[in-house]
Amino acid sequence: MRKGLRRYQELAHELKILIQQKGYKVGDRILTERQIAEALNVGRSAAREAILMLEIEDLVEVRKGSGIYLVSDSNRLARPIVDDIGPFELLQARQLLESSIAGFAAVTVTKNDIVRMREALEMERKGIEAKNNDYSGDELFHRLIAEATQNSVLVDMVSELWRKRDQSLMWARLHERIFDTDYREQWLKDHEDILSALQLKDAEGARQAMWTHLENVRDTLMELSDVEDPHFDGYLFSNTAN
Amino acid sequence: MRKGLRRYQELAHELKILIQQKGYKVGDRILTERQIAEALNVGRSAAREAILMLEIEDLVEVRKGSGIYLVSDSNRLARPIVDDIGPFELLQARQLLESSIAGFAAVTVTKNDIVRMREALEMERKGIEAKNNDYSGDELFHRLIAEATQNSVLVDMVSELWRKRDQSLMWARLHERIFDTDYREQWLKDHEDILSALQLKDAEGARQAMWTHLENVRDTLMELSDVEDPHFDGYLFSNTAN
DNA sequence: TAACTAAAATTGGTTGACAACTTATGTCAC
DNA sequence: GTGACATAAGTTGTCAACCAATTTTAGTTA
Repeated sequence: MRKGLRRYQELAHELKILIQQKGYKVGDRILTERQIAEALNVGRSAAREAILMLEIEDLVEVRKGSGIYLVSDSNRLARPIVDDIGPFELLQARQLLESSIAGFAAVTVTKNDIVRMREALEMERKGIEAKNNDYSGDELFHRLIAEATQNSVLVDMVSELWRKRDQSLMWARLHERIFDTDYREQWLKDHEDILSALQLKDAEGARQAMWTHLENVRDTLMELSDVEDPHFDGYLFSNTAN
Repeated sequence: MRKGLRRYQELAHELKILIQQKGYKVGDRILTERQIAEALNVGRSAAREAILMLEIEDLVEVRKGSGIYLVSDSNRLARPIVDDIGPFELLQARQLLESSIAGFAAVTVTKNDIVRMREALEMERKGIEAKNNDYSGDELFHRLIAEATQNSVLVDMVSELWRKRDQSLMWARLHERIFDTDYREQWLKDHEDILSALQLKDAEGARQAMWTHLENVRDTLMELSDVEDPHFDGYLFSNTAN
């Protein structure tokens, strides 16, 4: 499943190191496309892809006919490429963000939102009954809550969190152990509680319900986790005040 | 300053539409690199850049020797490319997220964090006195609060919010009107209040202080905003319960 | 000194060729 | 038939050479 890094990612990383070694300042023009290709010992097309990657990350700016310029400060440069995020770290972030979002959404939610959320839960129920590993109903529900805020930034942030989840190595390993549908039944019930609070436009209740839900998810994963695993990050998830 | 879309972005957009027209399902193998190049009437290298873009967005997966496969559902496909985010929408998201983070950080903050935050505020003060448009101290302070949570996901989210801010067209326009250093003095004072609460490990106080701070920023920007501007999104920022 | 022109530098893009890998097809032994 | 293996076909990955488009620099001229 998990394959090696694609070439342009490796090259992009090498390029970051190269830039850092040269000690450029923000705004400086860095090496030319051709020079980069030569320095990395690859062809121009491969170098271009790496540069494109850095441009998308907003590290450099490519100006046609002029050159490539350093945009962002270099402290962002040499971070590891695959900083795999522990599931509990991710859950902690979700708990903080999504409970706030749920509280806010209770104020802004519309009738149409409620209808769509109910459909999402229906989809989730079918997924549980089918006993397959389809979590699209789950994801959709959480996403719809963010959409109910009418704030695209919040929607993006929630989407990004789910994307990080899907990319997480440890999450994948953890998921393999979730055979028991009882857990998913519990989570579905949590979701229904959240929906109820939203329907009542009860901000504090929705916030509380989302918090509790993610607390339950944490507990489940904690049970399933291998504490001996050196990458285990459950300890991070200390019980913070609610 | 703001330049036209780079070619690969336009092509990526065209490609998204093309994929959508073909009506692929998730997991399907889509057109080959060469076919895409032909369909978009460009060379293979240009097509590759567009494909690379979609791959980075996690819309497709490129498997060497096999083909290009649709990964994400197509509802994410045809979103507008440059959805410029209004400053108030952004501020709303920041208020929700960063006040929660501040509350959490009050529990986890260390002495070293406090020291670094104080340095950031010192930097901010110098920036104000110099009357230049350097907001790096401001940004650093907010970032350090996120770092104090020891949660890399939260740090990433805050960084992403500032990146969005820097890219925002409307924010840039708005910023041109901030001549008055009184505003920035006020914000610095807000920051000091936040720092005090963090130092006392007062979670609710820190949350409250951060909320108030971003409320003040909102008020300032509201004053400076042109309500006649068709893109004005201040109305989004209704006074939600604190 | 100023304005215009030409040249050089640089990114943007195309194409053909081949390598590397994956998938499909066919063949042969049993 | 069936499985194992070999072969071929299909596809992405990469390079190199070439030219176009644009910007920057240098030079020249009035």
